[in-house]
Amino acid sequence: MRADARKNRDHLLAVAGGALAEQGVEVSLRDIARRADVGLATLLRHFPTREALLDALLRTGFDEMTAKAGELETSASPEDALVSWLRDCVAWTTEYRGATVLMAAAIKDPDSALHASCVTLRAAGARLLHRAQAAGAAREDIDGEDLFALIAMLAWLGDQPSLAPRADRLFDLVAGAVLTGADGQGVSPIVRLPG
Amino acid sequence: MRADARKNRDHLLAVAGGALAEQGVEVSLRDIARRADVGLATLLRHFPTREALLDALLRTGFDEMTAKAGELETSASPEDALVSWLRDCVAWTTEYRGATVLMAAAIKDPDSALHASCVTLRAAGARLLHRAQAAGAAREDIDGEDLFALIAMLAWLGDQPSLAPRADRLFDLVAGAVLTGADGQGVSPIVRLPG
DNA sequence: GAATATATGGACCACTGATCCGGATGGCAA
DNA sequence: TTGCCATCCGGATCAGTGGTCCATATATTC
Repeated sequence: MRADARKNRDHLLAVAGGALAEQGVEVSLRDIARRADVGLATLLRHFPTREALLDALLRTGFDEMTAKAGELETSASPEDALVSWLRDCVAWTTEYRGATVLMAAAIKDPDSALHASCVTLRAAGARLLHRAQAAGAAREDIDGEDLFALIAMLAWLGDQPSLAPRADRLFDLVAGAVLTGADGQGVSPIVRLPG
Repeated sequence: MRADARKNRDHLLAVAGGALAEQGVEVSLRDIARRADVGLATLLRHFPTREALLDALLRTGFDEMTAKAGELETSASPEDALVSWLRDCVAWTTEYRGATVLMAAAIKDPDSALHASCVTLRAAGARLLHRAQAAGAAREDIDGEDLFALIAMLAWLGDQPSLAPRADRLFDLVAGAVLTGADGQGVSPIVRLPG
């Protein structure tokens, strides 16, 4: 890549990061280009789709979350590791308003720029979950996909201004339902409730 | 209202309902107008904003859900009533792809066309929750706002094609966490989990 | 310094929601 | 039935969006 192109790319990423933080994931691409003193075409050449731009912006966070899962696998109890990672994951996703729905869409679309990152993240979570299950700390009847859905759901909650105040408490409610309790006595399986 | 205006309005509602069901809440208004053989301006005069159109479309469902809550208050056990209503509520909301986020936004925005309907719905849910709590069937440490958030969260899950397959099971997981269990033995309060 | 490969951004496209206003039409009063 | 007026309609238009094209400008290489 030519030097001027590299400079433009980096500058665009910086500007886009700021714009994303303050306006959410639906920020106008033209706006980002304007703020970076660059033509829209230039932005779109470096990042052909909004997803590609987001992928570049979120990649660091994705890697951090995946790495964190790896660390926790040895540095904390299975239960603490799982809960701590879940909390961090939800908090991180919530930082980028609207990113949750893109991630949810990306994980089943192999063509999405975010696909690989999402799959990796889900796998990292699944490992923590399996470890907790093996230790009897988490219920047996959920898997990595369930966990990913729960994370997405809770992150979405934090995205909605009217619901966000409840997000922390409801995280604890849901996380508590995933764990089997400190005494390891187990929980009843998910039952098909009446109605 | 003049007869031709009424006819156009009704026709628009019918067409919009179909379009909404198959394309989700972000369907192009121009498209709806075209399919109804009507100018875009006509659609926008009858329904000045997308929200106003949705309000007209969802109003029936809102009323049904509110009415259903009233019926269940006397026709079913507190626990069954709550769970059954929750399930119906989530299922109904999921029918309109994307409506969840609009409802979440509307409940804290008094100017929204959907505001009143959302508040009424939340109140109906709160009554069912309080009844279940009084009967010892539901945990005491959540309120109507929590319940509304949970409904929105679960309905959103059903909206996401990649997560929808898990929505039913996770509904049971979450609903199970709200209930105290068939034996009425109570559940531990929501605890601030480590991490 | 010249030649070449590459990056750039303004002009353009189709689309979106929204507004305006001249003209068509329904409904009522004579 | 006729005639009038308030009401309603929808094409034209506007600013905005993401996306594409290509003549131009610039970095890099020889």
